[in-house]
Amino acid sequence: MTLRVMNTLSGEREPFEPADPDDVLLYYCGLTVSDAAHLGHARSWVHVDVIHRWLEHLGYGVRHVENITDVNEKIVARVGEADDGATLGDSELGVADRFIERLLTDMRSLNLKRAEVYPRVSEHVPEIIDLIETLIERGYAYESNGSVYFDVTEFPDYGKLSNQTIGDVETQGQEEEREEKRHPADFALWKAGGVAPETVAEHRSEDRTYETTPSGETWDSPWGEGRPGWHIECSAMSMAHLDSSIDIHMGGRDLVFPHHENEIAQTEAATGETFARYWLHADLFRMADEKMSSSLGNFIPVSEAVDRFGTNPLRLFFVSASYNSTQTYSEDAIEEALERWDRLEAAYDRITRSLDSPDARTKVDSSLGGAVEDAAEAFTAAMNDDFNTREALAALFDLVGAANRHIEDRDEYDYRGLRRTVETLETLGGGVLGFDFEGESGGEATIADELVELVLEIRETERAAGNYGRADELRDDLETLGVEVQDTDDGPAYRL
RNA sequence: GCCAAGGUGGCAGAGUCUGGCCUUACGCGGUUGCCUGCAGAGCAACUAUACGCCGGUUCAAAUCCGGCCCUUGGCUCCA
Repeated sequence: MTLRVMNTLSGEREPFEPADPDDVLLYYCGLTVSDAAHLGHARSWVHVDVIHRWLEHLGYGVRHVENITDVNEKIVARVGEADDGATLGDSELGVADRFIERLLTDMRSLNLKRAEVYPRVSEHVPEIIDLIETLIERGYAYESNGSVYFDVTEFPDYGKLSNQTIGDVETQGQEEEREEKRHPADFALWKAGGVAPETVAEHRSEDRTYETTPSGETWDSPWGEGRPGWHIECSAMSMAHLDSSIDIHMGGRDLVFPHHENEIAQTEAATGETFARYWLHADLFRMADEKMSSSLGNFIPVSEAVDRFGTNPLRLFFVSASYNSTQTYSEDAIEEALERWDRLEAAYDRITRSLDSPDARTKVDSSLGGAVEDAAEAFTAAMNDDFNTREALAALFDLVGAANRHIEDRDEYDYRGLRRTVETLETLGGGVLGFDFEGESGGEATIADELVELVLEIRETERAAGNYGRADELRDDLETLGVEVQDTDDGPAYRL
């Protein structure tokens, strides 16, 4: 069974075949660090993470690069902004540093596999300049007034990703650029001078106070002082850290045009090779009627959501819809994810406990082994079909149902079947979907655990003696302390 | 206006490429029962018989074809 992926370039699901069968080159268009990351970003990250994990599960090595855009007018706009008594940063890169720090914290809190490199634009200006020079030499770009533009009329494939023609694209970039450009659809590779004050002002907020005046970085170039254009960075960094031709290029659907279209033009014009063979786009995350977005200001920061809901339910929420369909935020949808996670986690705990039960036997005939195989097969089929995480998850729930039924119906448990159930949950649910079944309280037993167990022992004695009033008091007291007690066939269980 | 994605039961969300075995997908919610000293969890049953609208093709359509309506995204910074 082979993996098939939906390629934006062809508009079809295609068999996935990396150029090097051992190593997948994966580039993901990361964030512009002008604000805190929000749930829309988190959804994208989790899906890229699951894709990364699935490729590794299939046996591929994955070289995963994720850029950080730290040169941008919106970042400059926040220079000097008051932030908790201090300032957010007194330079463009200072502000960027501040947000990058938060970004990495957010990523860690979502249990994401780390990319190999998180390259920053500000550290790749020489590569960008080299690439622009190549484009000029090859006749695909021209200098005008100290800025450099890509000449779309020289690139016949322009529009192949977004299915447009040059005529469809009315204009790109700022109004005042138009007279510098030969064709209105031409786009900037390099912008002369510093940031324009009016674009900064546009992004400044009246709700915020600023302590210093903004300034953007500029770099020396063959065309004078200036700044790199928005699209060229990804081409340069993808080539620098991966190769001139890569397997997968990913990003949000809102990047298809113009960003990815322009990346293709720049890179393929410069190298003559196919830039990326598979373009995968994560669909957008919406708040009721419109997409969640930094610019619309309708977002929930990642850190807040992780605090409120926890990493596992949040990840479960995201994989409950496939990456290439839109997902809408609502309290009810989050509530459902919390409930589903509870079911999954409770089942995991129950199965793990049953393995230690004296009722677990090595020689018990049951259908559980078959259920494990069915689940693994269904999971694999779902993931191989363009990473259908919702169906993959359904396979795990089927398995959990089978295991619950088994424990429910039997006096003797199928030790091997249960063992394999746990392994499957850990491999597919943990390893691939990125759940952490051990939870925050996992690890060594603490003094708190020992004390809880001591109380539970006392409670068992009371129950055995028929002193239910006393037993219920103990349970209530523990509840007040935040310990949830459940009696099971295999003795009392608790969660902190 | 141009380009793209989508409209599925109370909610959420697969299935559409590769028509049928396509279904109570997996769940959430609701009702009832079993289990339990009680509670919780679990199990069982029931609940929704839905595929935007109108035509067409076919023995058979959520799935293919045509038309229409509506929503969303991109065309300006965006995951």
